[in-house]
Amino acid sequence: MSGRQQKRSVHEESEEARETRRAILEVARQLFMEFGYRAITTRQISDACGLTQPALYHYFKDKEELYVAMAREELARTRTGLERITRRGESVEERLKRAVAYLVGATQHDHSLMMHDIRYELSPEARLQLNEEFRINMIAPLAALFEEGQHDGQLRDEQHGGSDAVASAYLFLSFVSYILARGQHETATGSDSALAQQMVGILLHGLAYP
Amino acid sequence: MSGRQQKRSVHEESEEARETRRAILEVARQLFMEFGYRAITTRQISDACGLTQPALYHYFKDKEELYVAMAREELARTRTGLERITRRGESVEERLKRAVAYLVGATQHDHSLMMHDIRYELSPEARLQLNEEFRINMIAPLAALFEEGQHDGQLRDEQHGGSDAVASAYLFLSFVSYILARGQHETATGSDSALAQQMVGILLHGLAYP
DNA sequence: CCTACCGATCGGTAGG
DNA sequence: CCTACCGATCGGTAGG
Repeated sequence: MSGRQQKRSVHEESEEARETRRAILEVARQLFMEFGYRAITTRQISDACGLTQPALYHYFKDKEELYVAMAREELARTRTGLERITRRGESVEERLKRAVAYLVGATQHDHSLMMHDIRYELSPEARLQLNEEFRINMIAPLAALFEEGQHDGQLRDEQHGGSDAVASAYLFLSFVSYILARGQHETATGSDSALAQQMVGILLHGLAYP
Repeated sequence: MSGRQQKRSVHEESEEARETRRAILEVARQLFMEFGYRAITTRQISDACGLTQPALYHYFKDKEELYVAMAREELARTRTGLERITRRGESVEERLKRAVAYLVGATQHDHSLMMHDIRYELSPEARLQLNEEFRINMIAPLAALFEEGQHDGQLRDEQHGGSDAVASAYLFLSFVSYILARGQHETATGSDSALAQQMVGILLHGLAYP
């Protein structure tokens, strides 16, 4: 809650302003999510928007506030996508595969780059806020799915060689990071969905024979 | 003869120079591996060494060359540690648990930060070189272990719900990253070795009941 | 190995 | 008096 939301009298120019703001957020998303916070300058963002760099500061207090606004939108969007999947009436394994495919394909971007930026580039305040949003929007939906699997007796809980639902969600995301990281510098050996199938299979059934 | 310091013999001079070079590499390791390439300035390194910033450029051509030299040493050190573990006469599972504990405890640092720097901060040439060193020093020893497990019939190969040995090694490392990432902003629920046991158990036996 | 600096570029802000 | 910017430049810092 920033005390920055001042008088924005309702007129047609605020319509234009909102459009510009949206354009900035979209460009910031593409650049920050592909190259990271430090590597992208405010000038690169403004150039891509057809604005001067100082004009950005009319819409966002500073570079960090822009990043945080972008990241919050991105996380909220991801939660919508994830919840659409986790609410399906399919098996836990099937929904996990869909979730991998969604995170790899639809979002395109590696959330682990965002996590790096949150941890290493942002202020403690921004870090705290985005860590919470990360838990709410990405971890919680996945953890709910793992918890469902544990209650159904399909998945091991912590006492039976598994891990608690939240830890499972983090592990799941580390698998997704792995897939996306591989895709960057290795020629794909198969389609994303085939890899997603394989990864979820390993996460659920293990690398060893029973 | 003025009080000006006399020219040191080649012998002493290169001895001292090597010591200084070592000190720079050690400081660079501590700082780069904790905070990342971009976040650390050459002045921070020189200050911590008791040198002026331009003096660094007597020992290393530029910031990147210093990072690459440090990273190569770090990777070579890690390989030595890993190979000492993989050559033991224990079960594959036991050696994997030791490897996790070693990577989490002994090295202290998250290799995923190094991977981020390699991918996002370095030049294409340095990236290429360190990616190769990464494969040789970290992936190869682990992949050899997974391959041994597959030949023994303990681990699934690609045709039976597993993954090839190299991919398994990458997956293994993504688990280690996860452990180290958790340790940064969560209170540890148990000791590192207990977590290592749990993680290897999940990787080998899966989250689902057979 | 230091003092004294450079070209450029960074994020951010001035007046109009 | 407001908005949506611009041209110019701020204080600092990057690698060298």
